[in-house]
Amino acid sequence: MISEVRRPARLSDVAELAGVSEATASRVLNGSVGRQVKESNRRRVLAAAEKLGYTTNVAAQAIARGQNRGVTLLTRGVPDDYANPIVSGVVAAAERRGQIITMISAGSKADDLLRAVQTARANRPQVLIIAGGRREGDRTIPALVEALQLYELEGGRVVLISQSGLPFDTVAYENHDGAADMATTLVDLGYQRFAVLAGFPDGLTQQARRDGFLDGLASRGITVPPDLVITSEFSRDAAYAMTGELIRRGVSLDVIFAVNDAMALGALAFLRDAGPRAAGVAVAGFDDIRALRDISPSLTTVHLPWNEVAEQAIDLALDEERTGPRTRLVAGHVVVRESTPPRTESAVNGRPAEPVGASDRTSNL
Amino acid sequence: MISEVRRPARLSDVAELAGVSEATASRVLNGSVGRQVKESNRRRVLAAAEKLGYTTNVAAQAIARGQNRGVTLLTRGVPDDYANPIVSGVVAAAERRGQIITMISAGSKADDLLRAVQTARANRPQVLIIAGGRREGDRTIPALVEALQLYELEGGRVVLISQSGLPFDTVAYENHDGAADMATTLVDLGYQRFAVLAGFPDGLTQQARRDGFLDGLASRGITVPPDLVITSEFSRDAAYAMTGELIRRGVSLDVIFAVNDAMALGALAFLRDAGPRAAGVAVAGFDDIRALRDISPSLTTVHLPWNEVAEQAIDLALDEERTGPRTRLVAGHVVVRESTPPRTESAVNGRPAEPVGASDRTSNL
DNA sequence: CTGTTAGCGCGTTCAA
DNA sequence: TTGAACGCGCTAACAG
Repeated sequence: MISEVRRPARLSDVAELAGVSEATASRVLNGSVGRQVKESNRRRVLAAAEKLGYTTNVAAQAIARGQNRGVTLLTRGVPDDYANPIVSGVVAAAERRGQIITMISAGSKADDLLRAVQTARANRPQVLIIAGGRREGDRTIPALVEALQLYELEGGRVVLISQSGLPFDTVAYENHDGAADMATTLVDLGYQRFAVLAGFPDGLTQQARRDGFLDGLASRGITVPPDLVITSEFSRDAAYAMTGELIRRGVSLDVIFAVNDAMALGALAFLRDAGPRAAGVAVAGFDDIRALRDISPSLTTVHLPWNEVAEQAIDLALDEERTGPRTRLVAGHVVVRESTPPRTESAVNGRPAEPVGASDRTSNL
Repeated sequence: MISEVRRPARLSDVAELAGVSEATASRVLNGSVGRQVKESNRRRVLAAAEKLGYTTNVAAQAIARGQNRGVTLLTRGVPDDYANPIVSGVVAAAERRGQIITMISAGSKADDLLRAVQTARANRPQVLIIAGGRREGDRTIPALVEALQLYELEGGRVVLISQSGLPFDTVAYENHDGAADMATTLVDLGYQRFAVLAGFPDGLTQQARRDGFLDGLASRGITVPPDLVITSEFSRDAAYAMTGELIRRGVSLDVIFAVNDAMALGALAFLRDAGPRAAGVAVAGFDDIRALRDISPSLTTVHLPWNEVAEQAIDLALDEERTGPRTRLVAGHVVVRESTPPRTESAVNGRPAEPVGASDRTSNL
């Protein structure tokens, strides 16, 4: 079935068939600026290319030009069960501008990111967008920064999406303040006894959200016992397990704040499965990911405008006249839904008040 | 802030600094087979590369070798709110084998796929995996097949994930039979009056599932009125709207079968929002995507082993000794959960029986 | 084990 | 408006 392997059509094949020089063929097929090719030749070249099934060899192009066009998006970790709003946002935003983006998914181990950056750099893309937070004390950060700086020195452009602090264009969002707002909002709703599912202790994003939440509570004179600020992997399943432990320990609790929605979902799932003995515990999250909009009870969370985050990133990436590292800070806001019903004085220690209803569901994003 | 643009370090720079020839440097840095380089030289080259921040220029490599290593995954449409199990599966499977895969997301318009294939082909990857179904009567299919055949002629490898029928390696799953099983399962549970949210009429996957379901019902002597086989976009929101129309029309209904889980979710959401007037309508889906495992009621659906689908695809992709197009058929199976409680005779026309409980939730994938 | 040589396919001068 | 010639960074074949 497999016939002889044939060589892909080259530019010279096209040129020959069209009866023009390679240079001319190049001008019509991949010409950068104003076409200075006679119309008749132009057509002959196009026809020849079509006939031969010619496709530009971007590798050769890249090598001749010294750089690849295009933007590469680097993600951390294998895509999980819930769509990564950053990834989908960036892809969509790029598509809106006629850009096709290439994605590379780095593993989640410490030096995987560094390796992925090398892989990406090997492709010499114009822009490298890196999505995802980093960890405190990550030994590979210096090497990473060095590699990226080298890359910029070589004419590449780096855009980071997550928290700021590195000397590159960055789109950051308000992790600390969003979480603080969530804290005061919950206090205003009548909650008094808190637990925090804090994710990994060294994740900068999680840290900021955890600290923001605790700071917000502190501003209302509330402190959370250290043993109720719980460390774990930041996944739905880990949160499910951690919530289980909390309940089994018999901790007296009004509400659990999880540093992201996936974890909040895990908490919610455990509470539901646990039935009566866990009744009356509310849950709040962070991110407002779309996949969770049909969860019942609907999730109180900090909404982040992912589309705007993505737009800003592409903006930074495609902006030609850059003079130095810029940071764009994107704000979030608390959205109160059913998972944290208002808690009246009388309801303390008892069941939660009635759900507030799904009225705000459409405001979700 | 931006200093002079510097040229990336080349192999020759490394060679010079190490005091060896380019060939030797090449052998230690990118050498394919058994290293035949003296240890001392080897170390010097490595040190020089490190010092210069050298990264292989894959473009140059590709051009010198005539082909790029690596596999490219082509997806249809911008990633949506629910993680695409094919994409995450393939990425994870590739990672397990130490392969980094490059993703390109094609737009959802008719000729976007063709354009994306050209883009991918321009990169001359070894393997091209294309995920996603095609449409009946798609005018671009012949051109697509031609482009892909050319690509294979040129030494590339194509793997399709979805339904079979095209002359390339394919991983397909049992859309028709899975849906038929679902139909008979629902009949056995006591359901009698059906509606089908069928997605686009020209989507081959949706077609197969719709027809499979109707065939399954027919085998039990049940037919569905044509106006209850509903055509729409295959999204959660479209399904939400279509379900609304169904209910407003006052159709008498036991159960809605949606050709995928996202649509089933939309149906479920409408029924929940509609309250009492829609009580007693059950819902079943197809795909068993993980993101929905915490939905309540849990969703009866046709489970597809996505990890196996992905593994098979990577298998086909990486298998050297191929002689001709092969098809791997992956089976699914019905998983009954809470969204379709058993319906006793007496319950017909009334409320559904009690949910069966969450006992099978852990069996989800 | 190592260096020399000759391309790979394309963009881009520079003349014509 | 066109073509000839050169070079991009790297690998492969061959000779040493």
